[in-house]
Amino acid sequence: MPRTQEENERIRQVAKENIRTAAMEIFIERGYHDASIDDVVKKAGVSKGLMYNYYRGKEELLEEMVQNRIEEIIQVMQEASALGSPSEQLKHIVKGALDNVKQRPDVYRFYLHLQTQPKEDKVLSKYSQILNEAMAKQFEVQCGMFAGLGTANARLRSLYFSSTLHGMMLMICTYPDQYPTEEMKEQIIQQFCTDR
Amino acid sequence: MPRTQEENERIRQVAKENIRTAAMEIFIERGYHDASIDDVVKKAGVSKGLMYNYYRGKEELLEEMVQNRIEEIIQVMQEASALGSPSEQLKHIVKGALDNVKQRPDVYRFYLHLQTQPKEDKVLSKYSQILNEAMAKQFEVQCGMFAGLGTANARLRSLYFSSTLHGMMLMICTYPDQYPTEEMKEQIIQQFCTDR
Amino acid sequence: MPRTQEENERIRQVAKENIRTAAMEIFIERGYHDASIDDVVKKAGVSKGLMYNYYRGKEELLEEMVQNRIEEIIQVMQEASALGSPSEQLKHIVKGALDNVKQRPDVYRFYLHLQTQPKEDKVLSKYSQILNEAMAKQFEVQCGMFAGLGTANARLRSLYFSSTLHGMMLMICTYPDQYPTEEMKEQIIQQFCTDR
Amino acid sequence: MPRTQEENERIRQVAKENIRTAAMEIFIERGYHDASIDDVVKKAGVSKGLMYNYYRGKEELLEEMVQNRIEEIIQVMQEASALGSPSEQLKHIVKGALDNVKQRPDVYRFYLHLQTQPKEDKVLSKYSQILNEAMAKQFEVQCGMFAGLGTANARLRSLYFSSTLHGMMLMICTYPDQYPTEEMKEQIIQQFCTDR
DNA sequence: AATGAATGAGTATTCATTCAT
DNA sequence: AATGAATGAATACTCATTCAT
Repeated sequence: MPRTQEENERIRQVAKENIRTAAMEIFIERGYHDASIDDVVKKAGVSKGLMYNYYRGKEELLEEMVQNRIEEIIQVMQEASALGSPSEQLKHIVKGALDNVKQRPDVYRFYLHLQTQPKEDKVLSKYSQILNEAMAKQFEVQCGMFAGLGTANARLRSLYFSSTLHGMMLMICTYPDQYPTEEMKEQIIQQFCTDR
Repeated sequence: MPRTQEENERIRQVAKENIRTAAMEIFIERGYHDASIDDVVKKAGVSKGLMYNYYRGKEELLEEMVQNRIEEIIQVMQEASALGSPSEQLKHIVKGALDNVKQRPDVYRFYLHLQTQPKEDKVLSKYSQILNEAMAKQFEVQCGMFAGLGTANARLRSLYFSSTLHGMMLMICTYPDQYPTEEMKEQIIQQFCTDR
Repeated sequence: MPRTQEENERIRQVAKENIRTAAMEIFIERGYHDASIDDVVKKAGVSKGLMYNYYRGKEELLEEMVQNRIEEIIQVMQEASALGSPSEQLKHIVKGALDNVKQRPDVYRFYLHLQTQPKEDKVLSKYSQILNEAMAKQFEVQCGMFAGLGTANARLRSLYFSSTLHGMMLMICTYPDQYPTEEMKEQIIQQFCTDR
Repeated sequence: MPRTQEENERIRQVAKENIRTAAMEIFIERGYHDASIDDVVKKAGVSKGLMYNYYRGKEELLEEMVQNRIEEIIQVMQEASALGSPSEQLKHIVKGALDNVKQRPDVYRFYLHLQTQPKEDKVLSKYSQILNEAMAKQFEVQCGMFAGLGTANARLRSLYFSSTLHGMMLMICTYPDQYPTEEMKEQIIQQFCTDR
């Protein structure tokens, strides 16, 4: 007697999730190119065949990770947007970004590595582009927040803010143990997230 | 007729330089992993055998590039140090960094990509470490400049400055055509490179 | 209420037939090696498991096709044998063969492809042999027809006839749209299927 | 000291020829799809890498075989064309074709197998087409010979001849030990290659 | 000093078949 | 009788490196 449809669906979801998680860990540890499918399926505890039942290939695993990342970014922005004042919104962005990097510097490192892929890379540059576009979209929202703050040149200010924030993220993931994240967080908040 | 000694040495140096230049171009275009030795020697116009006479392998070519980069960094810092006032020194660092990225975003991108290599990467993480150490050393010098500027907490201030500067570099190389480098340069200079 | 015995058997037969038909279509379209079990069961609208309930594997599906083909050949020969005169019998063979190829050139092509399988092929050469043996058996019957026609060297004549006929079949399936089947049919009939 | 250019060229040619020969033997034995590159290079006694230095892949090896075959066909036709009378020309075609198949039935079998590839096959149908086109071209020349013979409807006659000839080739390669090639050769010559 | 022919370990992907439910 | 999730052996191809000349 066959399994019910729901049963199968459940099994499928569990297996997919399992594989995706394993892939993320391996990718983050070794990098996309160095990660072998063998490593991934061994870590997931499944056969190679199963992996290919669920994902069209190595690239699709990466695609899932990128989608995940974009959703994370969007979520932080939506949480921020839901807050009352522009200054609260910007503070949320700062905290969301810095805490995230602080907690999993290797994850942020992975995506930054992806973003800095050589433009000519056949496979990866596509995903670095997707990420950059997602970030550009969020940037527009952020500009609105600065406008709401009453900043004269909101766009430039927003850009200066982003530069500072991303610089901090870069440095946290580069020196995760030495960088004084909290102090820096205070500084950036004081500089950018206060109304007059 | 002799003088072969010097003559040979000269030929060697020219050939090495030639190969290194070709390797740099290929690496920057395609990235280290995607760049093939075949491409490098074809671009350099030499045989594979000759390349292996001069360099122990692909990795050593990368090592040369990293050394080059470190020297560039050191040079900017030395030029800065030679200037009269701390504010002039910091301005020089800003200009050196931003102009360099603006001019060759792909080159900076390459080194940032290298720096964000997964920690477990057998080959490359070594070089990301070397780069990071060199930058840490330069950071100490920079702290001295902020101290000279009379900043209260020079170390923190220097870190905040570096965060902002590296964030700008990251954004220039990500959006080379849209980022308003000059405006941002003014802002960072105004914020950090002026005595009271 | 019972009768399950016959009912079940009927269901089995329908399902088997369904799978076999789907397999034939896929095999003929893509060739045996290129046809995947996945394609077959998808076309048949059943699960992989069911297919393996009915057939031991891919190879058995092919075996069924070969059996089918042999029965087709036998049938044409039996129809021919039932006719009154040897000349009518041979005409029937000609028409049966050429019309069959003309109608489904891809089917004939498939079997010819199978017949020309490399001898060392582990799986398929077995079936090419089976087909050849069946055809050899029919050849004997055909020799009797030529004998009945009063041909001096019936065996050689029969062989010459077969060569011509199979050559035509080959050419029809190679150039299905250009080959003038009817004209050729007339010629071969005139040459071989007329008593003095 | 490097080898001279000619020396290298010689080495290359020998290696290529060696690999091509091995590939032909393996392909003919096992068929294209079943032949593994491992088998080919093992038979040739070279490394896989070398094989890929000389040929872009498995498919290119097949391409060479097809080219070879076409040249063989062209050569027989040219030899025939050089002869004095149309009847001599046609006799030459008959002998060239039948002797060739008789001598290496497996080789002819391989090409016939290739020609009968399913039309949808991604890789092979291309080559079956190339072969068919080459043969169609030769057919035109052959029509001219029949015209020279004074045949009324040269084109149809030529087609009937080709059908018979190819049928014989098919049967020789199917029953290489039983088919009375010489007797059949006489018959086809008598039927088609004699002026009145 | 210089060449390029030769190597072979490493890897993503396919697909017939099995088996728990 | 029926399902489809799971398996893993098989295979084409890449590329840094070696070495005979």
